Amino acid sequence: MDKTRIARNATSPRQGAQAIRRALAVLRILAAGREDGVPLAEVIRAIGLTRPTVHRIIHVLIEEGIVERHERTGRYAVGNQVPELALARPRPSRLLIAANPSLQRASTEIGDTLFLTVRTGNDTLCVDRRIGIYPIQVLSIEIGARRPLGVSSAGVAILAAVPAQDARKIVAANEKRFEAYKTDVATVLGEVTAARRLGYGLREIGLVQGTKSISTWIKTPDGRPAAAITVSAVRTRLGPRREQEVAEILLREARSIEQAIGG
Amino acid sequence: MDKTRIARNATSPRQGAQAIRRALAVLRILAAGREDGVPLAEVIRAIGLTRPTVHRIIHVLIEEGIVERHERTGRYAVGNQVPELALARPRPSRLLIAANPSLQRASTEIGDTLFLTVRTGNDTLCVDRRIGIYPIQVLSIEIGARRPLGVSSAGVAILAAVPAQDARKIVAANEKRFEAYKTDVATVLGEVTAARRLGYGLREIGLVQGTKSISTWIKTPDGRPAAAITVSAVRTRLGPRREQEVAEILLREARSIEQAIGG
DNA sequence: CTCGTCTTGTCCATAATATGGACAAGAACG
DNA sequence: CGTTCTTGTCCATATTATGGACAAGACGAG
Repeated sequence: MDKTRIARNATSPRQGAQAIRRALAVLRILAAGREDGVPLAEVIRAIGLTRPTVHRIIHVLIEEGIVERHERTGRYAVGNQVPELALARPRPSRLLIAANPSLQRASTEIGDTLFLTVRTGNDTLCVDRRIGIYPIQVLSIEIGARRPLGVSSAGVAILAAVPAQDARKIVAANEKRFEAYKTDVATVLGEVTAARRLGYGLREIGLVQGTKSISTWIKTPDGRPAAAITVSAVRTRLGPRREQEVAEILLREARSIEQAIGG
Repeated sequence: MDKTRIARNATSPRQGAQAIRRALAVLRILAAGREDGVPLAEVIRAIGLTRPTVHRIIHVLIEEGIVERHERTGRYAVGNQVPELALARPRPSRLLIAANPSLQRASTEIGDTLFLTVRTGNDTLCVDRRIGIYPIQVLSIEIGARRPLGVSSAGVAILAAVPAQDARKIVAANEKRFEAYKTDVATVLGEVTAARRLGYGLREIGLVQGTKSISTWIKTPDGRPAAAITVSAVRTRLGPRREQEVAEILLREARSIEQAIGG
């Protein structure tokens, strides 16, 4: 019985909740600041709203216990009521359970640091990490680390698995945030295209000096990429030959995880 | 109709974010439903708003990934983006770390099931559980269980440690929700008064048939109760003599935890 | 010290938003 | 095939959230 319907799928069509959406956008920005949080000015920059609006939203969230302010620094961070609400869900998540054996296998096989990263909105979020046996490990990325889709090899891999048009939209939406990571729309789109051709995501110049990362994407049964597995190592550990080996292991385990969440 | 003269210091005074507050209130109600979630009608009942408003809020939260709808049942539950946001915080929390040795000690000493419960708004939330060695254990309450302050012995204990006036306000605010737990304002206030006299919270008739619970409160350095430790056991295991013993252990450990979070 | 340049916080007229009464439609039951 | 549940939608309008302008505090330089 639907007649003339305005595009329901493109962007969020539901009216009458601007404030709620804005509050959540603020919260996601604060989440990217992890424990240390984010100063107000930076939130304003990232979200593109006016100072009074952002200020009011944050302070209401503080009153509600959703946001905390650090006494020392004045920065705003995710409050302790958020994990309290999270307790309503079963832990660990299905993905974590499904990925566990694969991460175990790949970690012992490869020996370098492994990450499991999910897509959440326009961000990547590291949800699991395995440290390998090789004495030099890249540990810069911790569980909970959140970055704009596109700046990490995991983000590039996930974008490569998204329909090209959607990928472009996501990258465009993250444009403002790329500056902080010293990249830009064109670079990211180039990397995404390369990853699509290669079959896996690659970052020759990692977020940390002298490291290199390889990521493969994991799709849900409906064909949308939900996550990525990544190996990070010092660059010399990942020459062309070993890159090939590692990529094959990651591809194998990505398929294995897809099986586990699909069946 | 300008009767906006509500106490400015007691409850949240900040204006201009009604929708955000409402959305969070909805989310807390959904959190009480844990994995199974809550039907829309029940949310409406619990929150006292109109159907269109609640409906709109929930569906916006779904679009944002904060709420999920279960395909089968049609119930609404906390979505997977909530734990994702929670990853921004250090885990486990300071309280959990501080309480750990006490729970360990008390658990081996007592042998019955132990709970650590925090206050969050007008709710109690179970955040840790230890199973004892005695063969019959009360396992009905799981980590993440959320109930109105006042219906569990932990809630009674926390209310007993709050200034009487505040306790009355909280209980009044929870009035509508008490029905579902077969209690009422008068009963709860009576139990709170009794707990204040005794020095610990007590529930002769537990939420589960034939069980009994004892709870002691834990205050933060600024004197406000933040949590409670509870022992639950089949009633026959907690006669007057043993009640005394158990209460003493719980009181001792409550003080110990207060030390740990205070220093 | 005074100015400049950061930052965060507040006021309030008003435009825009969120509200809820009324209605619709589907499901389960007898 | 009505009754009574449930969830979902519309839209005029009054309540709400908005943001321009201003304030105030912190810090450093001259």
